[in-house]
Formats: sequence, C-alpha cells, structure tokens
Amino acid sequence: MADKVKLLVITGPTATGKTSLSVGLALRLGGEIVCADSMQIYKHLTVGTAKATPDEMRGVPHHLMDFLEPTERFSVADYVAMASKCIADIASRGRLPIVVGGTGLYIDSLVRGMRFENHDHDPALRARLSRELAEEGSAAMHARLAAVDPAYAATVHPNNTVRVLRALELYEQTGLTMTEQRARSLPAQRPYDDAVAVLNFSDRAALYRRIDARVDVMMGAGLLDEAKLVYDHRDEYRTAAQAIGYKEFFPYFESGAPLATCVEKLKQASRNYAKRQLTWFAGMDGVRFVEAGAPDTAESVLRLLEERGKA
RNA sequence: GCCUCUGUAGCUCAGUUGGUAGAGCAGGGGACUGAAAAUCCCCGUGUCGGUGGUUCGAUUCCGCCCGGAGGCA
Repeated sequence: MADKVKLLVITGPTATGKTSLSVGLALRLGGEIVCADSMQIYKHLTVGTAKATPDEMRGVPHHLMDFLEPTERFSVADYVAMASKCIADIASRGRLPIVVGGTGLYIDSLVRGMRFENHDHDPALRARLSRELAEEGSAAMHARLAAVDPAYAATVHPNNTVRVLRALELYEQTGLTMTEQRARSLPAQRPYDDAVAVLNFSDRAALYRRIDARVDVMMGAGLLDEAKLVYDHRDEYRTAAQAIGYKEFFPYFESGAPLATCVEKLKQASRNYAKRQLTWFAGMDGVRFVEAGAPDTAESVLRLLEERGKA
C-alpha cells in the first residue's frame, strides 16, 4: 500500500462540472490532469466534447487530451497503457495525477489495473466476422460463440452483436476465450492508492436541465461548424462520427432536416447518455458519489482523497 | 352558424365487427474486458374528453355537451 501511487479520479455524467472542479483541485494540490474521455483524446473535436479551453485549464497540464487525429483508431487497451505511463510520470515528478473524464470503461479498466492480451487490431478479421454476421444472422454467431465459450455466451444477449463479434474475434485471433481473458485480466490488488469521486446531481431533473443548457451554449460556441467537419469526414472519422453532438446534425447536412429538431435530438441523446454513465459508475466498486455544484463539492472530494482506500 | 374529421399512456398514434387496450418515443432499472459519447437487455392501468341512453356488459353503437383541426358554392 505504501509504495502505490496516490491517484485522484474525478468522474460522473456529462455536465456535472468535472472540468472546473478538477482544475481547481489541481491548482490546490499541485496536480496534473489525465483525461479519461474517449472523445476528448481526439483533435478537432473541441466544442462538442466539452474539452477544457486553454483559459479553463489555468495553466494546469492536461494529458491524453487533444493528441490523436480522428482518423486514428484507439482502444481501452491503448488507454490503460498510455494513462498508466502518464500517471507514473506525473507521480515521479512529485505531482498528483488527477484522472478526469466520463468514460466508464476507461476509468474502470485503469483503476482496476486491467491487463489486455497483446495483439494488434486485425481489420480483415473484423470485416470477415461482420460479413458472416450479415449472412448468417445474429443467432448463428451467438451459437458459434456458445460453442467455444458457453459461459460468456450465456451472459451476452444474441442481439448484442458488437460483443458477440468481439468475443469471436478475440478467440480467433489469440485462441483465448473471453472467459479466459477476463479471468487473467485482473491483478489481485488495485494498482493505485486511489480515490474515485463520482460527481452527480442527486436531482435527476436538475442534471437534465444542465445538459440541455449546455447544448445551447455549445451551439453558440460553434458546434455546428465542428459537426460539419465531422460530417464531411464521416467515413474516416470512424469514432467521432458516432459521438453525441455530431451525428445528430447529419440529417441537417444530408437532407435539410430542421436545425431545431437536431438540437432537440442532441439534448435527448445527451440525457440518455448521462443515465448510462450513471449506471456504470453506480456499479463500480470503491467509488463515492459527491453532490455536484454544491458549495462544498471540492471539500468533499478533498476529504475523500484523505480517506482513500477505506471506502 | 352549418358540415366533415378528431379527442386512447408524459408525447405521436394503433386498436377493440360491444367482453375495460397496445406500439414507438420519452421516463425508470440493468449489463458492459481492444468500436464504449458505442452496443445491448428488462419495465406499459391509462377516469380510452364529459354526460345521458341502448345493452347482461360501452372505450367501442346512439344523443347531447365540452375541447381541437379543416371546409362553407
């Protein structure tokens, strides 16, 4: 325990004030920020991803943000590898690493020290599996998975073709079943001396109001231009093209759908997303929910940091 | 004023040749191990506008009333 790196994690659904809180705490604690957001890693996606502006950063170094071209592929495995290195580096300089972002998979994997098999992405294999899915149907693919890994297949619904295909892909590529990969992926102990704060508005309606209001602010900040950029590159910007804040405007560019309708859809999608995020964080071990936007939000997080490990 | 259409779940609507009703969306809950802002699963009782009547029984048929949309040589 004593030699573990001390780590503060600030997460929570979208629009709960993670950015300003984290910068404030970084200044107080001598910290640096490590982004844990699957979209903020990309360049050119700025307004729509609510990336911290240079002003908002107030001189605090932000890592793993705005460093990848949207044409590049990125995965959780990449994230854990890069973030681990980044955290070690920050700590080695005597500063406090503060992981900030809303991507549950990234944070959960990082904090639990998840280990991934060493293999490269194989586009041909994935394409072949997709083709087979189109030809044989989801039930057949699920049956194939059940044949090699009945335990995992039992936990994945046949309609969830993304998971079914990934499990088949893993098996064909490495010979490992998902069940085996999962069994060997977790170390006995958490790698960090961590404190995880989940910011949230306990009043769900208040959260949704904040989200709606922030979409309006983004529109004023040039979201539409950014969406146009993503739309124009939608085939190369694989991940960005499915990000909330861009895809909702595609009907506008494509067929002149009313802008107001797209904005409503965007707000809707953001609210739905926030709920999914909450489900993820609620299911994580060793996290504490902290009321967002309260006078004592920062103090609560600091207290949590002091008490870390005992939650 | 007259005529036609219409009033069913928070919203948009379906439906019951009379046996008290169901989809999508919203909302709620959940899953998540290399696409994760993605992907997927579960959850539907509501004075069927009101009121009289016909009927064993009406949300369904009839009358009247109220609300909405359209039409009027």
